[in-house]
Amino acid sequence: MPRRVRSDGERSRKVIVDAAARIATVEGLEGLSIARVAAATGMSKSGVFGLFGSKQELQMAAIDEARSVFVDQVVRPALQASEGIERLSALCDGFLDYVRERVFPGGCFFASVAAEIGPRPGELRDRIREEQKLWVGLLTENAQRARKAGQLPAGTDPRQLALELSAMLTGADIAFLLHEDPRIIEGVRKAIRERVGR
Amino acid sequence: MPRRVRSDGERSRKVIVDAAARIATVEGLEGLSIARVAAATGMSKSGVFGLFGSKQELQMAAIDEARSVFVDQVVRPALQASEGIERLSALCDGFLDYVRERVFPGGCFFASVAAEIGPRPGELRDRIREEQKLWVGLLTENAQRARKAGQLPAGTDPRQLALELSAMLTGADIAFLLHEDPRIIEGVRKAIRERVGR
DNA sequence: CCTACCGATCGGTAGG
DNA sequence: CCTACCGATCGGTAGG
Repeated sequence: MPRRVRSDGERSRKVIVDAAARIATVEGLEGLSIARVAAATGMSKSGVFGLFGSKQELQMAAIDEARSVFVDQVVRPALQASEGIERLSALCDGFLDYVRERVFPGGCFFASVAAEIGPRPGELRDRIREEQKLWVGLLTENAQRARKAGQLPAGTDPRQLALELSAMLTGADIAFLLHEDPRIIEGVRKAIRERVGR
Repeated sequence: MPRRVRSDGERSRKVIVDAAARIATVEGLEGLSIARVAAATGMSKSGVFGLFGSKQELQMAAIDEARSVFVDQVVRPALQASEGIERLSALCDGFLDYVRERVFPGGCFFASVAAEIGPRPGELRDRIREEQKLWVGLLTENAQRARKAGQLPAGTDPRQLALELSAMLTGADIAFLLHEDPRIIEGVRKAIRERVGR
């Protein structure tokens, strides 16, 4: 039985990026040290290092992994709902569930990392900016369709609504982690439900 | 002319905690290293260490300083407005100004530190929790008075409103720092103005 | 307040 | 993928 090319390396890589994304939500992207990831996965430091080539590449790989988890947990399920107000609601509810269920131990990966890296220019920040824009763009797009379909209160600005929802969701994540109180999640869920008028 | 007791130490302490609070908003409370504070203030590492006795004491002193700045910049000015809806608005506007004007280089000290330390149990988190509760309590109190005075839409729950406002303000801070776009601050300001109905 | 130092941990390299 | 190591930086200590 022939050994498949790069099979072991790919398996190790998957284990590592999974651990890295989880660690980053608690310790931050800066605290995502190669040694910590090595300890969490039972590999040697240089084994981890060798698979990525630099700390920054490991950080970028953790972002890739987190994006994939976010799409699976929040975006894809909402695509079942029809475009417009229903999908907009499903995206917000999905986000709140993903935070509350602790898909990552430190809450939303992107909220956590945005707060850390926001004031620090560099390639990591540029990357997080782009991910955040995609998310707000998805909310905006569905708010626009909802407005055109007459599903929102008259005079609602879709971009403004998306900004508001995005800010409230990020704020909910941070407050929930700090206080460990699910009533914060449910309170924000209720606020959003009333805001989008359903 | 007699040398005043502890005068020099007090002056050094003030310079250090000021630098420490600023550094923490960019590098985090964990990244608030004694060496970094020493470099920023021109002191030796052990000089800084000696004045506080441990890294955690330095972190706690930075929190004290940030609290004092927050009260001066956000809370005290709002006390000029009368209790209820006016003060509630003034607190939110003051918060957004304090973020936008970069009183701290990394935005709101408490938002930044809450996001970092939220998932890490310990004395620092307990302290940040208490500060956050005081802030939400201040918002709640004014929302309650506003409701009793009939200044809010019927059926508004004051605690719910305070939670919403607090989440939106934290979210605005983080998004503003990430994108460096003041339209985010102004968009959230507008959303809040409409939410409190004035 | 300083210099000089400690052991631990960091990112990264050498060599296999 | 590993062991063994490098220089830099960390929190903290000794001694003054």
